[in-house]
Amino acid sequence: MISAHLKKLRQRFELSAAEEQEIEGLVADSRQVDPDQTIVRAGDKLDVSLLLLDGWLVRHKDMPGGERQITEVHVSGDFADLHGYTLKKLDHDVSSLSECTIGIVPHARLRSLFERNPRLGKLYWFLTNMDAAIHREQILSLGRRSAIERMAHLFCELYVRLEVAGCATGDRFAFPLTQRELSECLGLTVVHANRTLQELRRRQLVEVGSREVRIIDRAGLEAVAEFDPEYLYLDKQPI
Amino acid sequence: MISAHLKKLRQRFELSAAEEQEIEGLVADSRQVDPDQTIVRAGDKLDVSLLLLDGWLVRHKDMPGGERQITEVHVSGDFADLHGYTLKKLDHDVSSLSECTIGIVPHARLRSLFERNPRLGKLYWFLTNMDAAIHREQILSLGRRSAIERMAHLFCELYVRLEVAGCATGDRFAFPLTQRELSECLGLTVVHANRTLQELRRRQLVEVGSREVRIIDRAGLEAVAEFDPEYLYLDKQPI
DNA sequence: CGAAGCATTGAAGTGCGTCAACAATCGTGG
DNA sequence: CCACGATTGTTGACGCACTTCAATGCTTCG
Repeated sequence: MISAHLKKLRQRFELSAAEEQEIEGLVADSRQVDPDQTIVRAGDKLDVSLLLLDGWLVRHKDMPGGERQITEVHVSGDFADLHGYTLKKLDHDVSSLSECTIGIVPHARLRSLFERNPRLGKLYWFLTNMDAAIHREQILSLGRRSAIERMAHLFCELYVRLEVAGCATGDRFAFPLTQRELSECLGLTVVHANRTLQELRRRQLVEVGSREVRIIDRAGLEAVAEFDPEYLYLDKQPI
Repeated sequence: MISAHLKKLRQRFELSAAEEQEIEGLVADSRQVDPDQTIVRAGDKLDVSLLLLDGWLVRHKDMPGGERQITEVHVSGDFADLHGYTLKKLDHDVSSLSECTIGIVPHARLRSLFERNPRLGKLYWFLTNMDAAIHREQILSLGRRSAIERMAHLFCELYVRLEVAGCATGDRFAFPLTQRELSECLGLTVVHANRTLQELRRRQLVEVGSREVRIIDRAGLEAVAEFDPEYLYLDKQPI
């Protein structure tokens, strides 16, 4: 079940068998979570982080008026709140989109692992910095890209990340987001997200059906999005 | 000259005199940089990070079409690319807005410091996670706030951050951004940034004059922005 | 003093939001 | 297996926040 996480790491780093075992040992416990549950609330004091073993989560910030902005979508293998290891409380909520399996990683275990193996410490620091890079791309999307470019970009990014985690088969991947949630990622209204989705379909770029996405024309989609995966740091890292 | 950085740290952590000296020892060299220089380019291989001792920098991402989105504004005391310590190359450029004094911090020194003092390692990890929190607030701004709310929010944030660094006097602070650069932070056109600025002035909230900002009505400004500094982690951290 | 950048203004256009209704799908219990 | 209410998706009409284009004055600084 931790394999998605290991795949994500192996994409970027050489790991010894011993290190992989250490990493597996981080998970003290695992939990099943129903869809649409808020798992961590902004401000909660934390002494564990959540490794998403299977399913979909989002981090989101809510406005007083009730509007919500999703700051990042998480897929199997992602640490949802590794930054909580240093921040000790979050500035956002974490909620489930689908049924999820979540690995509980006590901060004490992280600390002791990083003491024994500082290389892994730096590796996990890298992961939080990669999340920040994803944030920056999101800032670029929201600040400068049109609705259709943003949406195309999101599908491009998710496809790559899911592929790395071993969760995409051919040109398809499971996709539990409703159009409301999609609009909350993209800074749009539901109505406009719906129309934008139709436009992508009309252009024969993606099909977004019942809980599934099919990329029809990947090159075309990437062209619309001006997608460049550089910010995902997919190549082997020196460290 | 490193005092702004130490102020920023002392706001959040207790530092021993020995630790402060270690931190001062990080800076191998310092450089003066003219305004409007690109100091680091996306993709450059890095083995040093830049500690902004004095002045203003931005990180920005440029689109093929030439539009630019500023992802974060940096003031005295900020590490502009500490995340480069783990990423080894950036997904964005770093450019100067004003004349700057920049401390060069070799990654080798960071590594050796963190080996000797893992607490400081975690502290700097915290700083990069704080930057990510600022990114998330920016995502919320761009996704859900109107032009005037966004602009008000930016001024609120900068005021707090400058105060912490000891760079705000009373209700004023130096402000080298042109309206174009302001618009590039906020995901607006220059024209609309200009009109929004006028609206803030008309409402008697801020005055933005020749290279200086004066906060006229801080409470009013924070109300427009719905500003809550929680995401800046201003209180003392446990670690 | 002149050129180049920066700030400001007006008029017109548009991408996306808002409101409101309806259709399709889903989950649940009877 | 059907009935139902609730959630999700879709559509149309209309409005507005922000953009675009273009012109003009205002600084700043060689």
